[in-house]
Amino acid sequence: MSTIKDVAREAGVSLGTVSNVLNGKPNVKKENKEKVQKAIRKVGFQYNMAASFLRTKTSKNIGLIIPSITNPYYPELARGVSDSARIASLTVFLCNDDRDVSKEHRYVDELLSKGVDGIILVKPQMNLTELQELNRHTALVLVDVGEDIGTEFHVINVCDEQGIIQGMTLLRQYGHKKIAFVSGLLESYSSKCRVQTYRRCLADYGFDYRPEYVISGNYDWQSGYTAARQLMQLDDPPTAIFTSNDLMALGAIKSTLEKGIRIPEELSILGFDDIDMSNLCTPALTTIHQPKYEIGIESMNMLLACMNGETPKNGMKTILETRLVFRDSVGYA
Amino acid sequence: MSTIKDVAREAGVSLGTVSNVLNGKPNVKKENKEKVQKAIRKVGFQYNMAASFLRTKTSKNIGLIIPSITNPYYPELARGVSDSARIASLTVFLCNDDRDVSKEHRYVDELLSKGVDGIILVKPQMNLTELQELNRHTALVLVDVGEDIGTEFHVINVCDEQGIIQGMTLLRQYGHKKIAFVSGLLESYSSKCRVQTYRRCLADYGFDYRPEYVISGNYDWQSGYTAARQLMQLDDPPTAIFTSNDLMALGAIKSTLEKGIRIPEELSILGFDDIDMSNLCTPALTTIHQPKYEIGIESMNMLLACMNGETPKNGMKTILETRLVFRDSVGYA
DNA sequence: TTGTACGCGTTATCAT
DNA sequence: ATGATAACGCGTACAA
Repeated sequence: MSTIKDVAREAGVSLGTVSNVLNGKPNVKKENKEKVQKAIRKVGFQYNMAASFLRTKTSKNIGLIIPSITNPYYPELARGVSDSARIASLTVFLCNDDRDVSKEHRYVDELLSKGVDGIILVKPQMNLTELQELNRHTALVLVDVGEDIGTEFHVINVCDEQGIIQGMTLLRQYGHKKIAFVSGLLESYSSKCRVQTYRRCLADYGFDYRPEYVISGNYDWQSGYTAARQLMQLDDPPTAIFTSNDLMALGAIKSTLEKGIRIPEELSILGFDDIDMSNLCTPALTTIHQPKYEIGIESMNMLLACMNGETPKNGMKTILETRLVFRDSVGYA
Repeated sequence: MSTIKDVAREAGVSLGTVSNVLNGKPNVKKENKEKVQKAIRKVGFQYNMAASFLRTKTSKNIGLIIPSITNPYYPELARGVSDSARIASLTVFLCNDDRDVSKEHRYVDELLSKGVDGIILVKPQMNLTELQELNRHTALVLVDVGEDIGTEFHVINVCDEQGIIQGMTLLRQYGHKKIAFVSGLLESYSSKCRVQTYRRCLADYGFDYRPEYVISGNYDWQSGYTAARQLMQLDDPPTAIFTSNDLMALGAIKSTLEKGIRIPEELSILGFDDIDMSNLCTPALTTIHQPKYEIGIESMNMLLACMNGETPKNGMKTILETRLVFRDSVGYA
């Protein structure tokens, strides 16, 4: 592989000049510029980013750490950051941490040693001090993290509260009073937030809170499947099931359909997330849309701002809106 | 950020010694090793991979280029390479090229300049000479590429032919003679292969080939949706629809269900790929399983072999098997 | 076993 | 506008 040295020799100019044309600096004679470009093609020059990094301290790489790309929620988000990164000529490292703190740490160290210009960390598992430490070392954007996070961080959240309220409002409008809720893993901030808001709505509406109507799932469709089964075996089963994500809603649909229960005539099911498949299944899932792609875009854009130090030292926080998507799985009680 | 120089000073040893402990070389006195490790923690040392790359020419990074992570086929594959990369302490760049040659080129150049140790290129769009050129410059594994590719390449394919035969055999066993086929984008190698095998099976079974039974889709569920609609409006509609991927099959199910056609009683639908959702929909989709995760694993492993030069200069090629997954969308004609 | 000097490819700073 | 040269942080000979 040839270097700018070879190019310089071939073109009969100095190293500095070659570097200048490579970086599009204006102060290069047209003639020399052409000579250099010709030489580049001739010697088969390949730019070496690592060498550049040594001087400039910027790698044009960023890290994206997510639970798992296999979770249907994340491909869209990843695509958002990827597209936005592309525009900024950044390349992205994909890291799946499986919500495992040690994997998360390992990836962070790795990314740091690879000199990324910034990190987008989704659903961080590490503790506050560690996050602060990390925030000092690199540009950092946190996605889907507790409301109580300090203002020193740049964060992107979705308004879970709003989403749940939208869902509960709909169910009440359709005459449902017996509303069950299938939550996600309670370790996660947004999961907890969703259940809490569910309970608050119940109270606001003057509906009874029934412990047997709240089941904690783990985001897999299987857990929605068994949760629905369990709920429908109750002496006084709910008329609507609100699940904390779409996958569990689809599982719930599957299990109730198998039991011969008709949706939405006999049971309403409401999801959360609006993953692609929700529109494809039969009946199409009524759900709360999360702007996953936009979350990706916004995260990357915020990271860019953070990298440019545009936001001094006080954090930024943007909260994206949810939206009800009415399809076929919710009907009158 | 501190360097090994700082560590050396703090520990009171030489640069070389620090380097040796960092790289786990055996020839370091235990006492010094401990001193160094303590110093590393004390000065907050952060290893600089770029500097290392300059000497060693290995970055511990690889590039994965796929059409789009948003296509439900790819997250599993990506997860496979990611998991396998993790074991080898490699980090992966995620690149979506949208089956666009220019994007593909841009990513390849970018990856090369970033000094990746290898590239996994799925569904390459560039021409043979370009691939050969690339193959000379870096470790390269091609995934899902034409049978006629030269032996100088390392390739991983799935046996599309086998898959189609498995599907057609099943449909024949269930008494279907009027079998429609919805293909994918005909630019892709495997798409073409699938249609051709479909036609060959028809001939082998002595069934009529009817042009109106073959519709070309584009892998979206929408194209499966309209294709099925179109097919069922024929004067003599098929009794089974075989689609070239699951997404289109799910679209087909959706549209026929909406028309009140029962599956599988009145119409059988058979998919290809076995994406996650196939099992979740109602009726669950009978389909041809592709080992997507394993493809990812194998690609990465082959790339490792290629990086180590284990396979001299003659290419390697492994073809993974498909498997019929019988669920609820295929019944007797 | 440990220390030293040099090279890796690029950019920044000067001086011209 | 251009050229020469010193950094950047690490690995690796080779010498001690």
